[in-house]
Amino acid sequence: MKKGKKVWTNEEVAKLLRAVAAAYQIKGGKNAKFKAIAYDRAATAIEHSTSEAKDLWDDGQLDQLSGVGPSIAQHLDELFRTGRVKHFDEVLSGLPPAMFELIQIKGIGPKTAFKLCQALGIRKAKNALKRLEEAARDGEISRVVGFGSDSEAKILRSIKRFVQIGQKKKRMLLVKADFIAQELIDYLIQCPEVISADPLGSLRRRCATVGDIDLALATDQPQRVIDWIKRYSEVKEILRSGERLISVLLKSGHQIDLRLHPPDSYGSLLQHFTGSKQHNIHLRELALEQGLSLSEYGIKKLKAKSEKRKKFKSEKDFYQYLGLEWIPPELREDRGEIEAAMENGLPTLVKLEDMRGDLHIHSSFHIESSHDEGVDSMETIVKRGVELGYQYLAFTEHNPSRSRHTTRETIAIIKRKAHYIEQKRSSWINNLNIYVFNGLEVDIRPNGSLALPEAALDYLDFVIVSIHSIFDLSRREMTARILKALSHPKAKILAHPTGRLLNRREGYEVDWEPIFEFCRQNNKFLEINAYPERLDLPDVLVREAIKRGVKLVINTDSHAVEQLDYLRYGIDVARRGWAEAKDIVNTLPLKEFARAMGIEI
DNA sequence: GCCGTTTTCGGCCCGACTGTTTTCAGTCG
Repeated sequence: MKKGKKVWTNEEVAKLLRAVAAAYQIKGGKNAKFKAIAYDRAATAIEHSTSEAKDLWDDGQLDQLSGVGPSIAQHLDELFRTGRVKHFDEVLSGLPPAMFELIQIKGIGPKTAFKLCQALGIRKAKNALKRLEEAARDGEISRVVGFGSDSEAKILRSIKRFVQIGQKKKRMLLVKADFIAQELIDYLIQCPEVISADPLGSLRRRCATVGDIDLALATDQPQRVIDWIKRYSEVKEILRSGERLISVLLKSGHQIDLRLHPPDSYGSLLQHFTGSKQHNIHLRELALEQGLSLSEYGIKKLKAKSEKRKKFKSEKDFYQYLGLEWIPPELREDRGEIEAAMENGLPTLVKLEDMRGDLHIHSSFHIESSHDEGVDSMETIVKRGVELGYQYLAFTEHNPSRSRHTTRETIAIIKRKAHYIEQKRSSWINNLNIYVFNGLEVDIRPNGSLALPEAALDYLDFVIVSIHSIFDLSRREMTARILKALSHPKAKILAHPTGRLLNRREGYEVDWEPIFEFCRQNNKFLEINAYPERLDLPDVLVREAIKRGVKLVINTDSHAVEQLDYLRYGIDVARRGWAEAKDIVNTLPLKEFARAMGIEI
């Protein structure tokens, strides 16, 4: 195999920075504690970054990451250039490399890891976890000073879990987290002592993927609620259980943390554990300047003699007390929302009720396409669209397979579909008050041309263009490919623009700047694909697009009628990207929408 | 080591839970 330069993923860079942080904690020294915090924060920033740190470095943008300052940036520069960092080597020297493997285990921090490595004689990184596991099995850990049989058992469980998750290593899709949380909430609210139950954390912020599920419960009888939770039939193991907190592992392998508070301070609880961590840290720093100290129980005045805390039933009151507008959970990522809230400058986020139609739907109309056809008839889908309150929708099956049809056959198929819709359209309008557009989702070929004959395009109101194969073009080629496709007069929408599949595939490489610019100038729209595995455009790019005046559409890409309900996941993404109704074209009433699309109806 | 709506110096979020050395350090979120 050719020996190439090592590619540093964000995950690897973060792991290295965490090792340095851990080393500072063990070695101590001047400011070591705060250096450790700084390195930890930098690691988190890089883990959470939507761009690869290496790419940012390539573009000289490393300092854009909040938490990466001049010193760490310089070290990373050395890392990416030479493959190692002299300063890091010095900090890490003298410590057993194995400990940096062990700190990945939940419950084992730097001090514990160091102590274990020393006592058990584990040094090398390789097989460190395996050796720790063996030591635990043999009862060696319980004989180490400071450890007992309980911690030994706990370490064993944590390792087991780490290995299990490590194999999957995936955060669950938002839709799945919704399902698990809802089932549990349905069970919890049957408990007479539960006053309310709400999601927290990334689930409440509606992130595309969710790690652990956190729930908040309002109750005056925490012990009885804890007992109720322990009796939930899906619980496999109680991981920990206190007066206000219980963590359980479900049979499905998912961890749920439940936090209990009395109703009079429930607002503080919701706020505190909705996060994000960065949002809360920023908020606390802000509060500190006002002489206030925030916690999950409320707000304390630092100078006041009394220990009394101001409690908050609702989040609104909490934010108001700090002089801020209430910030929707989707925005709480410390991306400027706190500053905006100070000036009453938060956006009025788009809502599900604002939506007037869905433009990316695959029916079962037999079109002999190269990709999946839908399973439900146009009739069924139209009826559901009416139930959802839509004024319009569009059928956009995939283009007929090019390899299996001649040009003439392809045109015939498209003509057949056009005639079918034409024939039905007036009855749908008159009887159901819904307008049906005749669209198509057309593959963009590698050279940027559309995989549909020009003559067939004439029969369509508009087409959605998208990339379904040949993902590995260079950034420049891919950008040119997309721009060329969008430049066709019938191409109005770029579907699932990055091509990512959550947990399965990264998006392809594209330069967004020219695409944003082209869309803005030529009335082309980027799709927020609401299909739970896509959620594409991603929230960060939604924000960038909007800033540049690009209009978006939110579509489900449904292949079955029940998937029309997935539109809410597209709304989640749009809201996380600060989108208002005016930014989303399919919030427009029918006539204005048609005008925006350049379609005569 | 990072960062700035009174700061380029002087701070750095706050509290619960766990296990053990039983009075608190370590870890987590």
